[in-house]
Amino acid sequence: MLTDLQFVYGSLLEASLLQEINQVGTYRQIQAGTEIIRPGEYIKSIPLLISGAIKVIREYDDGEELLLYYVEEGNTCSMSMACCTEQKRSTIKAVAEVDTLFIVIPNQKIEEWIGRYPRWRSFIFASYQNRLEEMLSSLEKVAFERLDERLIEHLKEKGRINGENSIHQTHKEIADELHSSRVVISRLLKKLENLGQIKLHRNYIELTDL
Amino acid sequence: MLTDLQFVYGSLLEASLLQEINQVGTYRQIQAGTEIIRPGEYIKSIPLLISGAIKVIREYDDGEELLLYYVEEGNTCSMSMACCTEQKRSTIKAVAEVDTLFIVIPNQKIEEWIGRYPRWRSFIFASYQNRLEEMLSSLEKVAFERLDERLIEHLKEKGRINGENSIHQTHKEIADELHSSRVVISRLLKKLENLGQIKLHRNYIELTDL
DNA sequence: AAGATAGTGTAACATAGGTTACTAATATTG
DNA sequence: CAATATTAGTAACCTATGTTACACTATCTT
Repeated sequence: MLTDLQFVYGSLLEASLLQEINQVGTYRQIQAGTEIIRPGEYIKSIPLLISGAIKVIREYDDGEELLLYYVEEGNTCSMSMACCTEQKRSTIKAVAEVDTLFIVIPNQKIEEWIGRYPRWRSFIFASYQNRLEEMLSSLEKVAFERLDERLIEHLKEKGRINGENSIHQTHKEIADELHSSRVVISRLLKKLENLGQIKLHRNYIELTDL
Repeated sequence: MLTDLQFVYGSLLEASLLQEINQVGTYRQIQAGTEIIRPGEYIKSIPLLISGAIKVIREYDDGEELLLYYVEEGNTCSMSMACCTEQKRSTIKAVAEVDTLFIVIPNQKIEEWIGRYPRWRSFIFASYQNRLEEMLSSLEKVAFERLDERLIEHLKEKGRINGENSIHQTHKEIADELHSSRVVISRLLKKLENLGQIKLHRNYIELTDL
């Protein structure tokens, strides 16, 4: 664990802090698709990502959902931090997008370290700022971009995170993440296929020229 | 200034910190409509709101804009904090929505106090969390609500912030904040008037039954 | 007062995207 | 293997919202 920590967080955090993380943190290795946080749960820890990616989404009663952001290597999730420090129930769902490795930090340490380690403090602040910026970027996408553009970005982003040039999702699943409907997504995907940018298959999509 | 500080922040922050704020802070009183921050500027301080409200919006080259959130009494603007600590140029515009009173804190104090005053630390964190939640709520509105619902909320919110049951904005200005077009807003407003919920006048709108 | 400008009302039309309904292909299960 | 469920393709239609164009009025300027 320490080696991983040093590799990913060595340039970011104090060496002595890494030691301490090594002592109090728990290593967790989870498979793609595993739910890490469900809405309504109390969150008592935050994750430090070593590798992989966690997808953070909002879910609603009517089954609707909204993709908020991805947490990747070298980052943590400030939404869960918010919940931690305020002892509130989670309003979000977090799912491993790919096989993911992270270290869990119990919440009483978070505050303690902020007082003791300047670099931890900067890290936590930077993380809040990153989230704010990502939320802003999501907001702009939803507000200004048309669905076809958002779809293309979705495909690229999924491909990037999965490190492949294909997407293993059904049209229905894509529609849910972009909170659109299956028929509309099928229609737009077919258009992209006709333009030669992708190739459609059952359960997966090849990105041939995106 | 100290009296105001104690009144608004007395229950939130340490008494000794209030003293210190009183020494290093600058009192600023500005009129409704004044621009406080323009995109591209460097931000070297953060505001602590005493009274009034500051509207924070994003502006784009094509003249489009997007309302992000309001900063009100007892709050600060974490977007500017983000800019402060990272020495980046502002990507947002801040305008006084009504006559506003606030205290300006120079940025080197922000970090210093985080180390020294636990309650300041909590305040700063809470403020980040508030912004995240407000951004989330904006995102949900843009993503899920129809324009007529968003328009009604806009009218109510403006009315609340201005402490009146009328809105002093032209249809064009409303359209810009909701990034819609004047014609569409006029149409929807007329519908609301026909429902007896508002009364339209030149340059202002009465909220009769909203 | 004449003209210019800004704010509003309204009609006609365009389009992105949502909805419903049906078909066909593929996968899963008993 | 038959039956069923999942996934995808496509057509027809609807609606919210955007666009263009023009008329009318209130306000400001000179």
